[in-house]
Amino acid sequence: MRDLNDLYYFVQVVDHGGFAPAARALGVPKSRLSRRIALLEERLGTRLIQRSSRHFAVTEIGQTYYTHCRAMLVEADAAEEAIAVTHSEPCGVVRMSCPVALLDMSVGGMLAAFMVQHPRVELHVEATNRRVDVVGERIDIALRVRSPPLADSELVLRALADRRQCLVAAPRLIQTQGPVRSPADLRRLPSLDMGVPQAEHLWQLSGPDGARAAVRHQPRLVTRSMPALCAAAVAGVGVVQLPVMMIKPQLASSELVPVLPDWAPPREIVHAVFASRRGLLPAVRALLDFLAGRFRQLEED
Amino acid sequence: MRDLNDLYYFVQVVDHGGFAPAARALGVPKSRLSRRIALLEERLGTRLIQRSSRHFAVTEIGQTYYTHCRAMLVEADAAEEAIAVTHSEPCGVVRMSCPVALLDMSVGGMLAAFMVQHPRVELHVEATNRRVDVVGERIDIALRVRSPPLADSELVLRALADRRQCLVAAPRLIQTQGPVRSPADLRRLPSLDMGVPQAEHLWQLSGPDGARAAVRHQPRLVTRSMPALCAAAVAGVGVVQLPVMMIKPQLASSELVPVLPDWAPPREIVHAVFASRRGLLPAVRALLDFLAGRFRQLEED
DNA sequence: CCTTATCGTCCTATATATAGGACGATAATC
DNA sequence: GATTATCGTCCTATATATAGGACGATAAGG
Repeated sequence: MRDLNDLYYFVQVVDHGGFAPAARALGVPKSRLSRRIALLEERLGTRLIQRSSRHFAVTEIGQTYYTHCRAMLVEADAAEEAIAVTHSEPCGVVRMSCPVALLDMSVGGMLAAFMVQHPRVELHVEATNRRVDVVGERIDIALRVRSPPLADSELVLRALADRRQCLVAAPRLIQTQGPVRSPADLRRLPSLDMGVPQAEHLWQLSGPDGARAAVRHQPRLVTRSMPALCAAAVAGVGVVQLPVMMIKPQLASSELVPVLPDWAPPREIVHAVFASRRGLLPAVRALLDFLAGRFRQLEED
Repeated sequence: MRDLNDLYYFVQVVDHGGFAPAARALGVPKSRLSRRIALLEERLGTRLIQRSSRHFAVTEIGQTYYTHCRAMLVEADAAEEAIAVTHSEPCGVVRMSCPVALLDMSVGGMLAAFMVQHPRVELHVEATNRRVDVVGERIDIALRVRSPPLADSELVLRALADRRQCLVAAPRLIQTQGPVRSPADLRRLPSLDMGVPQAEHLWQLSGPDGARAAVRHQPRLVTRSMPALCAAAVAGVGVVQLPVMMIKPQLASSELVPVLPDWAPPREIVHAVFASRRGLLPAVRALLDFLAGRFRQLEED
């Protein structure tokens, strides 16, 4: 099989007018150049360079061959240039997916801020709650929210946020229905749930000293829309389990209050999934770093 | 240093849609392709192909890189094609040099016959008696005539003819001047010489039992023109030393007769000189073979 | 004209690329 | 759902390319 590096050596030797000058310029031993060119000529069955001690001349056919080899190197350089450009500053298209609610509530704003910072990056964002196939669908980053333990995978994960959740309700609902002192008391209260209607709705709670409770409930409202759930809870329709970071304002203004603060639903981890750490485009890497920074900031507030 | 073969492997892997199919098509182990592409991506700092078990997708930047690499291979193929064409049939320009007399008397006709046989070959023939610099002047073939031993050289030699020479004169000159029985008797006769006027003209003769004789003479005619010398000898102007092959017709018709047949001038070897056996163009090789055949034929006649 | 410096080629101990196959992952097949 | 076939990656004994330097040739310099 031909060795394309020989064509490169040939061009260099011709350009420098000899093996010795070319070897010095390239920082390679002249014996390598001599050997590679001799093998090239043997493979081609043609003398490309007529040479002896102190004499050096490119043959006519060698000149023709040189012209094509030069053109080949121009293309090889262009290929590398195309790569080098993408390393200089984040640019190009990043394809990502994000759960709908996460996108609507916090990530949407983060992406807007990122794009202001990097004018040459384009984002293609799919709002979806399904588990996308990162490799098959050529997704650069998939944001996911899952409870631990996270499923093992060939893919690389980068945790962005560890989301606490809690049960909340409007103060007047608690006042009307009486105090809630244990998970069993929750059964007296109307409920709301995130997701799709199921045969059975459960709240899995962890209490003091490792205690566990599973509270079956029949939600009056089931939806994936977090704003709708939030509004219904504030209106006193029922108790709902929501991520703390999503309802900080309502907790701050006491529109919503914690119910059974000592019994907590499981945490959820927001994380980014991508195919490999190797060969990440600058735009993808920059976005990952940006999201990590913003989620960290969110947790500190 | 980059390895241009990696670009070739990359194109093959993309064209075949995977390492395994590409390996089968190329007849190389898939481990090599896997390794080479991984190293290429590491050097470029970019993922060109997104892949896992059973999934294979070229990244956007990989597609751009692929386009340039394809173009590079097109040029590399064109370079090889340019060489391959020259191997298919003898064609192109052959540059050669030939001593004037040799060209005029026999080689000129041979070259004409050769060009009839090979319509696509062009010959650039320099008629010269000087010792040309084969490498420096980019001469493909230099025909030379020299007495042995031939000077050692880096160049390659191919003997074409071993030329005998002899002293001849017109019969009536011998009859008028009396018989010539020894080299000393030659001093009584007028002489002719090939070459340029010199301070001293000598005939170096080898006789029976290894005897040697050096006969000093004062030629009435000195020229490089072999036809002129031949005509003057036939007219009885004097004795001349000429190559036997050049005056066969005149010997056959007894226009000229040998003088002192037992005492012979040195032989001369007609030979071709060229830079190297390696990488000879088909046209050059064909011409050498043709001349060798014609000179052999000349000697058999 | 003699000496020196540099050329291209060749040889061999050493460095590096490679082939072959094992391995885990996963789609295809039964 | 279990089994089989094939994917891409990784490891290591082996094959091959290479670096360093010797050598003969020859132009340059003294």
